[in-house]
Amino acid sequence: MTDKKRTKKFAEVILPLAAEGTFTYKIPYDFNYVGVGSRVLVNFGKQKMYAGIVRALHNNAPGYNTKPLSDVLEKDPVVPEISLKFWEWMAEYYMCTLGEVCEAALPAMFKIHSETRIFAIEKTVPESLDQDEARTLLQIIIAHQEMRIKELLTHFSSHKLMRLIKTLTAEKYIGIREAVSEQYKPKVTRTLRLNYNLAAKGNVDLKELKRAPAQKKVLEYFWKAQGAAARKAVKEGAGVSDAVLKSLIDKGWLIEEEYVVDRLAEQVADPEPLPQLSAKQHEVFETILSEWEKQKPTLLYGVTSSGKTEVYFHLISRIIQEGKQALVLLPEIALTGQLVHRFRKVFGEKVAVYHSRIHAAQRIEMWHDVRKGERFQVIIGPRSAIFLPYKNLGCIIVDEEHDRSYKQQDPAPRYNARDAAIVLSNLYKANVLMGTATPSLESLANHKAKKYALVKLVERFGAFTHPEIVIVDYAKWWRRRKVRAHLTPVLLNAVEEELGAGRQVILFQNRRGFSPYLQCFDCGHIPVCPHCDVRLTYHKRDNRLVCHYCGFSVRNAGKCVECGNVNMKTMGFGTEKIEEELQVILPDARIARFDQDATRRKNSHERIIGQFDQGEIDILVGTQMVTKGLDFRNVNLVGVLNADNLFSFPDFRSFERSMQLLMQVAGRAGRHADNGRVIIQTSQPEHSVISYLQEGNYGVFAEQELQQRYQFAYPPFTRILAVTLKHKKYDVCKRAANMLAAACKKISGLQVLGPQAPVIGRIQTYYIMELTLKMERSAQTLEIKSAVNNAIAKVRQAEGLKSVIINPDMDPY
DNA sequence: AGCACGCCGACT
DNA sequence: GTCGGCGTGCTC
Repeated sequence: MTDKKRTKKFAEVILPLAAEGTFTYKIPYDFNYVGVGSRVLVNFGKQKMYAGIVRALHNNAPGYNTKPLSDVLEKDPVVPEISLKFWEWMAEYYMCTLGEVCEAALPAMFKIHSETRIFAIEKTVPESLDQDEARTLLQIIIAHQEMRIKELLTHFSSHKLMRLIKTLTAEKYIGIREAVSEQYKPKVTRTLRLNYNLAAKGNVDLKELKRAPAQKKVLEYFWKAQGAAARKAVKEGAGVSDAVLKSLIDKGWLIEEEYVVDRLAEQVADPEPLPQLSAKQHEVFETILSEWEKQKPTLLYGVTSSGKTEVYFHLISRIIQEGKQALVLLPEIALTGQLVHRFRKVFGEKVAVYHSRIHAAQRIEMWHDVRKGERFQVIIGPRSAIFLPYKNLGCIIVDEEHDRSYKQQDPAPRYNARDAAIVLSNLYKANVLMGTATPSLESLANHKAKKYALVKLVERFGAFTHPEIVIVDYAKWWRRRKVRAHLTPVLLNAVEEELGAGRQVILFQNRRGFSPYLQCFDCGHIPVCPHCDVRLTYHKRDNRLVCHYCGFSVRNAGKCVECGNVNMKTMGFGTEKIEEELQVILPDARIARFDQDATRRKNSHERIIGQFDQGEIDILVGTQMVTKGLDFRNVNLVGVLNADNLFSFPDFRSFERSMQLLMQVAGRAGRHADNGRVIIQTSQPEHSVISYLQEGNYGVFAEQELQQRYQFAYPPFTRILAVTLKHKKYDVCKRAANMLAAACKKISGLQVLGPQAPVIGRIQTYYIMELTLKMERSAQTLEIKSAVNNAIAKVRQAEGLKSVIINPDMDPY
């Protein structure tokens, strides 16, 4: 379709913007390679250039003038038609624009857009120019030759700048051009080799080189070691400068060649053979295959350490033997972990890891490689890996299917990669396996509805047994004043016991609501963010108060801004404080922190894990991060400092989440021994989540929880569409929310809850209101959604409400 | 998204 | 008066 002469006159182009719909461009007569999925350069608006994706070609002239496509950026389409269908589904289901999906799907380097650049026409400032500011501006532009508007904004306000630029262009002192920002360049290496016709050892008259000792050195370098060498190596090896090489190249004695370097080539050790499956694993493997035969998405319910990974390996191996690709979705944090290494070991160079830390240019190379389907057959990535242009996808494995990080919160598309995987698999006729030790209630319900098959892998692999779970009544010890550094004597004794036995300990503290803040001891004032309705978090290390919602930060002056007294006290406890206090009680222990602050720097994540693994750390104090994909042999004890704030969160999913989280935490204990222990401190020891946890029976918990959800008409028995409204003025926000609520109440099959302000009512100077819309599972969701869209459009058109930001979020998580 | 245009309050 | 902020509409 793309290789023949132009047969269609118009192209529908998707631009990576929030703008609704596609834009029609005419195809110039001499463009040969435009196809559906081609990346094209177009002029958009007055002068901007954008790269967009062709969604369709046709001959129907629209009723307005069309601009021509400016360029086709690759000979082959970069987005396969299946992906375009997938984008369309996503835009419709998650109620966003195709442009927003495009923005999320394409790697950054594909999304070029032009920048306005200003250049000087004359080399000097003419005398006739009498306006001071205009002279200054022209001076600056002349000094830099060419500048971006952005760079000039440091000297002038935008309004003034625009005016000055207008004057200077009118007088023809400066010119304006649109420069397309730098495109993807393949990495090249330059090599040199000797031209043997001119410079072979016997051919060269050494007398000629008397006055060129450096050139002689280069020749000797090549005479000694035959063949071609990297330019850099020659320079260093012969100890000469670029000038010397250049003169040899100019003379023709050396030949320079450029090679495109493969950025993705990685040194991979010889693949290890597939691990043997146990009898139980093999049985599970066979069952999954037979479910896959029937095209059924399959839920693999396997407790921690039951050996799900080995089953994945065998399934993937089967898929790639058929010449197909396998996609493995992992929660964000697990991607830095040990699991990826295991895949690399087994599948070697067939593995591609689509990680957020890989270089932008590497992403482009990976994109093209996956599209051609030649090299990579096992693609491992976070939720965004779902957008790669698979050539022939055979299966999708969603590990830790219940994990929240599969759902994108902001910006649109607010998609759930686990659910989208099912749709994607249908488009490719591929199979899906979702693995977890703590299935989401959604997936369990889908199994009950016979949409998913369920396969259980229950016995722990090898010698593992379930850890002992000890519940400690935190409040009781608190009343007796026996709590030290947030550790009850029970936990403290256990920690000391473990350390005495030469073992390591993990302590878990949920972050939410427990970050440290300051409070004035005299007047009770608490410093809050000027832009958000939250307390500022106190970072002791750099003595600053930081807002975790908008990034605002101030130095801690140590003085109360209300009463002026110097009596600020630290309240709440974050991991930093725990680490500090623990150090006082256990002065000899080597304690480290594992949370977002401690691992923000590149590689510090791996470094801390490495140190812990090597036994250089005794106690690891961490947040959620310690629960994911870590496997340490020397840990028998895991302590949960405060489980209360997990399940007392106001959200219908909070029990499910706490249960999943606590089970994950428990899974870290005694993975390599039979005496693992989990100590959970809580002020509500009789809480239902705690008792289910103690029984260690997730299935019974899930059953109970499902009944609750049914009774109160929550997902998975209904679908939720959450709508967030934001505005800088509270009443405007409120008015828009009320209007939308009223409009939604008229839609049949829709139950409206709210509007209400969320727990944090203002973020980044925007007031927030939320509407929760519930639909029956059986309802005509497409019709309802389009009715909601109409209602939203009406609010957006209403006088005074046009600047309200309205974001629908389907299936919020 | 980015940008131009136009309205409106607030100051040299 | 006009500067600069903000709301609004439009882009093929």
